[in-house]
Amino acid sequence: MSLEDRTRWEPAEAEPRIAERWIASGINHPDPDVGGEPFSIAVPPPNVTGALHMGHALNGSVQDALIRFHRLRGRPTKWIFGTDHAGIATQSQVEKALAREGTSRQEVGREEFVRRTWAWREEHGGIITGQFKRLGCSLDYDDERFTMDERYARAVLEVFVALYEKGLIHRDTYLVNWDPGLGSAVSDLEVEDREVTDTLYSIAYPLVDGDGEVVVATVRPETMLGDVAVAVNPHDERYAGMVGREVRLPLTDRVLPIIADEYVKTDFGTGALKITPGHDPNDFEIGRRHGLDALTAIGEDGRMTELAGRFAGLPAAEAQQAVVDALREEGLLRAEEPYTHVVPFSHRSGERIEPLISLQWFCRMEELAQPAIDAVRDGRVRIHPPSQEKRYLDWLAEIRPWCISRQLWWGHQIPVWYRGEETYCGIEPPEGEGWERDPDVLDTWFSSGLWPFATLGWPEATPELGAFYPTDVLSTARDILFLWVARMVMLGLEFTGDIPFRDVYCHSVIQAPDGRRMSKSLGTGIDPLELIEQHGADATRFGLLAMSSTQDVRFSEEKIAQGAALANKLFNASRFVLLRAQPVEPRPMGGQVEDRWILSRLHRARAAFEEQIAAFDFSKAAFGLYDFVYGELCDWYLELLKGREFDEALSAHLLYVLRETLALCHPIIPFVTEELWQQVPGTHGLLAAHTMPPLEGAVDEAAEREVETVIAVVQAVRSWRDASKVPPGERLEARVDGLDGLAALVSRLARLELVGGDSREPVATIPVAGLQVELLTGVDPQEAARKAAAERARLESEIKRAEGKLANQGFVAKAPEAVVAAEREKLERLREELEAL
RNA sequence: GGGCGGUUAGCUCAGCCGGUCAGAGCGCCUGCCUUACAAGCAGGAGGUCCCCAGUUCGAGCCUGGGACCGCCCACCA
Repeated sequence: MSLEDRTRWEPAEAEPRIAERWIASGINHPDPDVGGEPFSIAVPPPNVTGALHMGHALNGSVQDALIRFHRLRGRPTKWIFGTDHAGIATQSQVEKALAREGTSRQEVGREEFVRRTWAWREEHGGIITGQFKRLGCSLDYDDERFTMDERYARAVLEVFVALYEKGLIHRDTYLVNWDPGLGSAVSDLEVEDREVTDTLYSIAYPLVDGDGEVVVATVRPETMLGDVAVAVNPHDERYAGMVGREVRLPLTDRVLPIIADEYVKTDFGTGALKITPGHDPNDFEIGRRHGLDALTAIGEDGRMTELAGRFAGLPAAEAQQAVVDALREEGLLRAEEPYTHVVPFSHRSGERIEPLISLQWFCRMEELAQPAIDAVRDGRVRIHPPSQEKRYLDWLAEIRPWCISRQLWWGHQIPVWYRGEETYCGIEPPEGEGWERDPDVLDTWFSSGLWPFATLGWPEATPELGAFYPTDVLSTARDILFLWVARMVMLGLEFTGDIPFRDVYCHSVIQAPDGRRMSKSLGTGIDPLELIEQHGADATRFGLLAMSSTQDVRFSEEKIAQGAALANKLFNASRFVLLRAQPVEPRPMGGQVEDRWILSRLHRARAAFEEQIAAFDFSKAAFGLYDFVYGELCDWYLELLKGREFDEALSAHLLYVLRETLALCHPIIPFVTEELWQQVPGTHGLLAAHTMPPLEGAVDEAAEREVETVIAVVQAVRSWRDASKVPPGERLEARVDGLDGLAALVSRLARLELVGGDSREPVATIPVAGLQVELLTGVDPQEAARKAAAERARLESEIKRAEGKLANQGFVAKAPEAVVAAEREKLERLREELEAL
């Protein structure tokens, strides 16, 4: 497998082999006592039974770039690894499996169901671990956490108990978002609005005392059985005098008061609103304001309750039809019209949310939110990009109670027991007989809110916690900024007294190439593993980072291909160097101008890369590497030095530049750089474990100017040849004054035979970079004349523009002097060039 | 209903404080197997910077208005 025989970088063969070496080497598992300035990241824990999707792949690329970047700079790095039990998602997977077996969770019972879920996790968990390894992620696989592990679970209960004892957690009946598909309450954040077209029914409620009626409108007529009042706006003249009177609730023998509330809009519908606190969030609020009961007409099972009288037991949808029919029969149905509006759907099950009154656990958030607001306001936690910071602050400023109980079986069961009127909250079960534990479990985000510190052993003061907390960066898609990030900040501050991370980086969401969301159900998903398979992990990482931005981006496979091209380019450039250089210790000792130039450019590339990583600008960082490797190292430096003897000085210099280039690129394309690193004489061990010393030498502006001149001249001659139909290979005699030491380089790359002291008239002149390239032979005079005429026209028009600008008194008077001077110089130069023609 | 962002080459995107800012990659055209790479090299063509006003000596860049496209928050029956 010598380098001679491999003209292409084959990631499929090399990458898995390299990944294994990294893992075996132990670099991913740092010693907390090693000292130094640790750098840590807690990975957003994927669902334990999940698989790598595009978001994971991008986020993994981001975090791994950061981890490797800082490890290369000598910091002990820990990338905390683990998975989330993902209550709802996992439970529904197992429920589906049970359904396939023809059974159900209710049938097997809770204990067996939980056992089955653990077994499911054994069987299907860990897939994503292997996928992260394949992507090259330097996660601490030896120290894997799971949110349901015994230690972690204990931390969760400890937090619950502490918040309970502090009075922040309480139990209350409340109107919650009931997900009928799940049979559980879900939080506001797990609900999405969808537009649907319903029928809006107008129903007459007859007045009790005499003639007349009040007409109300609703899309949910069946909920009228839970009505407790009719509300009108106090300023609505149509209903003046109505307030305080009563109506009869049709289909029942109940009587409802007419109340006044500012909430009711006078310009919408009939201006009268039926109040159903048990099934509508606004009505719930109004009901509380007026001291009205919240009646439940629809139960958690989706069927009508006893309150519904003759409709009791009917599923809500059927009841709706029955109620409408009954109303029509009684002549109380005043109108039916189609009505399009947005209604909440469960993000989880996709079913329409049924607002229901139920007994749930809530966490009061204001006291937790304030410190989390302060932490961002005063810059202890920085959110990138800043637009997300605004979202975060706005959300926290208007935070509402968090419903933390879920009617699931898979999760952390709430540590509260009841016995008659008694309630006990504690980590350990209460003493004595007859206690019954609350059946609900905690919202998954409650446990993942502890992720950055519970993973490190909190509440125990472990060495890991001391060394790696607070973590440095939290990288995530912005869709879980509230769901997860804000809660980590709140809980971190509350329980550790410190922020959980210093920087929050919100990466792009990658959309399908057509701009739609990437999703399995839409069929728009792209499997990152297929990309890795096809182009390599390096290419995939590069491409994803190159695509990323501060906003959503469309997926483009070209960027992945560009990454593959870069890996291949680096591989071949390295072959070129390694197959020619003498095996000497790499060090900068090249004496030619191009040697100083490339080292200078490397300095700049490295400085720019460091700035871009610090600014979380991964796209620029990736393209910066590409431009350096392609545009400078390969296109020019390696070409400029061809023809030179690979003596010790050049060998050492080349190897130095190569070695440092590999180290520079490693955070983004770790595999190919690791593989090549092994071939560079004088390197020891893994590049992944290497500490980069400061770069030797310095920016050399003189060398940069000289090589810029060479490049400009060569490009001008090539371009001229192309336009003049002079074959690129044909050697032309030419005269260029002022090239001095650069003559040899220009001569070779531009294929010119440079002659001095020759007084022949040039057949063509190419002005470039303040020099004149005068061609003496090989030119068709007519072509040359045409070319010159075109060039003259171009120069004349530019001169005209510059003259016009300078003739403008306003410009000369008001523009900064430097700008005016630059314009004058430019004009001068253009005139000279024209003169030379 | 509120908030945020976007609109630049055929495609995907860069363009900091207004003055070399009209760019990159891919695609396309032309020519090259130049002793690392044809998944390569060299050269080139392509744009009314969404529209309309305005500020300015000067506007993709700033201001106002408009159009279109996203996203987030908000539960008017």
